[in-house]
Amino acid sequence: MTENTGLRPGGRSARVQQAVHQAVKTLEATEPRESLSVPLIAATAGVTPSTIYRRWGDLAELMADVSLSRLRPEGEPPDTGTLAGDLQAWGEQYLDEMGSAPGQQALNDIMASADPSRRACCYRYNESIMVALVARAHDRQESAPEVATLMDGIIAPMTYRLLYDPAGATRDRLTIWIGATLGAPASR
Amino acid sequence: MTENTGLRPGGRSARVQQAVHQAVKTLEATEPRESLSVPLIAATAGVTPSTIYRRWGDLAELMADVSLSRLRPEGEPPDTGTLAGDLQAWGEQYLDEMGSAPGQQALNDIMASADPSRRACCYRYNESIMVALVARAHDRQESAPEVATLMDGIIAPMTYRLLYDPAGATRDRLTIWIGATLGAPASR
DNA sequence: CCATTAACGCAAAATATTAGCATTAACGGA
DNA sequence: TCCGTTAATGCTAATATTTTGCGTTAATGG
Repeated sequence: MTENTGLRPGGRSARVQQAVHQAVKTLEATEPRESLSVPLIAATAGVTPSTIYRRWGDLAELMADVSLSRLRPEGEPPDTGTLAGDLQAWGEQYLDEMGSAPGQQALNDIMASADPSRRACCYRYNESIMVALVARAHDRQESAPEVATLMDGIIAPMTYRLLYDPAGATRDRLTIWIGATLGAPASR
Repeated sequence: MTENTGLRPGGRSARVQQAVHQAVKTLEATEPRESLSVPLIAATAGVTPSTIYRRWGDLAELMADVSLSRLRPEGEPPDTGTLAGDLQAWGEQYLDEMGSAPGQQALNDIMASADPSRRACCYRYNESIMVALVARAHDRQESAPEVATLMDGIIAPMTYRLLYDPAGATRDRLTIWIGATLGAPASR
């Protein structure tokens, strides 16, 4: 499901959406990125360009939509027995994914969207993970900081490094961020 | 100075650059943003569109270049006598600037650039401020964390909120970030 | 002052985008 | 199931944009 919430969920719209997303993924794998264009994607998907323009607006929005759908968290993050461990395990996998070339490209596409709500969506994906991990910690009777504290102390520097200074987005730093955030959970 | 480093610094190039930047600023103030186009900017600046395409590539890159030039730090941040005070004072002004409509637009433009080096440039602007504030603290014999710690503990959540959750980019939170970062400066 | 060449202007060609109107098919109720 | 309504698409023509080739200008370095 994309962010396009006001459309008919029925057969045809869904098929077009699926075909267009698939076309983008196929072309990304076979063509140099700068050669991707709306008319080319439309031809590959078997739809007319005007359909894409009407539904997505322009190429940047379409690319952001596709990238966001790839970013969406799939399953539950692994349970390691402690909050610190869960954060480290999930974070390492996230760093790997987003530090890779396709991951960086996806981040790029999402940030290039003119629509701030798409970035907010990205925020909420990460937030929902933190909510899940905190709930798990509470189930174990483990004390845990507020979700906002985790966002500022861990998600923020991680994302910031990935976007602005990818070389600085390392596992060692992740460990430091987790330690500092869980060690001083007194923020309010 | 733009990121275009390989060009002749002499009269004509500089004049074109100045005229184009000025045209963008003028149009931003008078026209709805979605009506800005390369041909329009070119006409306003009195140059041909191909000149803009050749020098900047496309509209997104041009806008990012103009926005980045506005973001560049101008003077020294105010000296309040303590590192915490300096961080708070500078941060509040930064939050005001980037939280405003033009500031959000500028951030948007910079992030929309396909060129990661422009984002890295944005990173270095903030870093240079932190370097200056830490040096000042040392001059006062005040202890201060590493610059990287300030980047992760203060700049990162501030920027993250501004980009993903502007409503959460508040002065109160800034105070919390500064307290947590200076209170536990033990990260390495 | 001259030679070299980066940057620009101009105009034609190629592409991409928008807009109007006809058609299809999803949805909801009888 | 069938029918009316309307969102979504297809098609085509009209616009707008971006690219390209080539001649010209002017900055740079002797």
